[in-house]
Amino acid sequence: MTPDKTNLGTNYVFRALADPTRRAIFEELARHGEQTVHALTGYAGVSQPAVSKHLTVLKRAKLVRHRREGRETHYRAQPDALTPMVDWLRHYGAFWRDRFDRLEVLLERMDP
Amino acid sequence: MTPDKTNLGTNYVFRALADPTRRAIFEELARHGEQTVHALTGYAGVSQPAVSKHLTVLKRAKLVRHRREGRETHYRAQPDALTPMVDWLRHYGAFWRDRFDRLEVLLERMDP
DNA sequence: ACAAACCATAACCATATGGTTATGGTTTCT
DNA sequence: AGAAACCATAACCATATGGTTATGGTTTGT
Repeated sequence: MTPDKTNLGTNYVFRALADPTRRAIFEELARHGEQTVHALTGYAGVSQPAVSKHLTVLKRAKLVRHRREGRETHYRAQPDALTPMVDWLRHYGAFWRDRFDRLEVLLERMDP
Repeated sequence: MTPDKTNLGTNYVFRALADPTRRAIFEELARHGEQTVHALTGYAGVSQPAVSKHLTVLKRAKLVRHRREGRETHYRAQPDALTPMVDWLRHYGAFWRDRFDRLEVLLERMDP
């Protein structure tokens, strides 16, 4: 009846990627690899604290990991955290379901 | 340098699906087909005006279409509007890119 | 004709969100 | 040692967001 809204992990991923600045930060990390907060601040066009807060949200969704090195913190994308979103698309995007299903089968055949 | 946040279509889709109630409504429509606002209200667990507003947001993202029939409005999912999200995943989900690319190639071969 | 059902919009409210500047803690550089 | 760089958190602010109740316009049922 009333829908189940208790899937926090999935919710965190969708919410994290709903903001364009956060998406841009994730894209930058996915494309150009590990970056410091300082470097990301230069890229993102907002203040350093804003970037830090965005990174916290991405961290909560496990979309980024961080590594402290001296005074700087290096962040990198963790793209496998997108799995919940991919799964959601597979289940509810009827248009894509066939393609996904066929992908599953084909990949099974290719790597045993 | 500073990221491009002007891709409104993509942004609408991500924002629309960021809310769990909205996702639930879309899921319900995708699974069980066309529904009236009244039926969706019974399902969603929030008031009828709340459902109407959610449907407006989903409409803006082109994730649903509506059809007036007398005093009731029937909504149905428009899953191909998920394309921007699928494309985004293909580009920036490095973990998934290989699989998507292979899918493209394989589908090319299968239906000419 | 009247009442009821269906839906959208208005008006309103509390909280979440995304941004800022200020501050303080480490770490590095001179 | 002292200054500067890097980052996270605090404090604050304006707006967006998601919900509610109230209302009004159509359409349907009696």
